[in-house]
Amino acid sequence: MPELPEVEVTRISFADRIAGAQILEARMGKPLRWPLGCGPESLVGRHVLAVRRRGKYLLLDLDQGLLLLHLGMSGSLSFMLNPPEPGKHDHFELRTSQGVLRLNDPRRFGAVVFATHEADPVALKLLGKLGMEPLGADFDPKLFHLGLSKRKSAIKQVLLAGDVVVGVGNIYASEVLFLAGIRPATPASRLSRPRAARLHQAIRDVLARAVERGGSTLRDFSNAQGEAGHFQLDAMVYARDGQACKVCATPIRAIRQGQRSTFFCVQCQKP
DNA sequence: AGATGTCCCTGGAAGC
DNA sequence: TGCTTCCAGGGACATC
Repeated sequence: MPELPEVEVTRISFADRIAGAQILEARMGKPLRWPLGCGPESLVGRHVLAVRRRGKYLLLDLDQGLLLLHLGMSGSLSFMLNPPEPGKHDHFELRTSQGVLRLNDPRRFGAVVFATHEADPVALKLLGKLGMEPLGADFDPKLFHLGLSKRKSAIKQVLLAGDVVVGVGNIYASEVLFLAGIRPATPASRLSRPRAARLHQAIRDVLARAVERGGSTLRDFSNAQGEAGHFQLDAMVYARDGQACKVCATPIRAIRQGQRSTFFCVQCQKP
């Protein structure tokens, strides 16, 4: 579910409401991807200062340490005053003085990890190799092109890897490459400066617009207040294999790249 | 070091 | 209806 826009929309939907809250109780359900790294009870009494985002991670700054939170493939957060009883897929919960933060994650690819500070080895392992923030000031076309020039693998896989630019997931990768007119299998290093600049712009435009509209990709998504997004990405290519391209009517093609599906138009996208 | 394949887990849809 | 198979928005890790 969550690519960068959904994570950012989730952050915005509860950051102000949880800021300043004191943790009254912490509980875990089934194990998530990684262990929390501390006893849940040791979180009790601490205050949540702020909620930031890095790539697809949410960072809950505490007055002592921080929590790294990842939604994986199927995770979603809710922050409610009076939540219902925890369900079978609610695997992490913080009861605070200002509401209950709860992670629901059926597939349990998500994670909540405690780190003493951002330079903690635990945090560095997860955040250390992340690429540029696509909506940040450091994401500039020249640096982007430089990053791509060093990579021989397919541009789609370089986007997904997240070490050049973060936040572009499997759906947006196909969409963004369509908008930029670039075939997904093109080696990243073969992209000219102008084509890299086009891709840079497509990434910015699509992600920024999705955040503005409150997220929502192709399936269910709701923010921490339970509100659906209004972006309703009208996919040009994703999951449209066999259907006519909305621009040129050529049938959209599907391929597998690194065990993930990719969709593109042979006519509109050039190698 | 970079590229590639494997695996973690549950559930829904499609096929038989 | 019920069983099996495949697929899903992520990413760390092992291997070459």
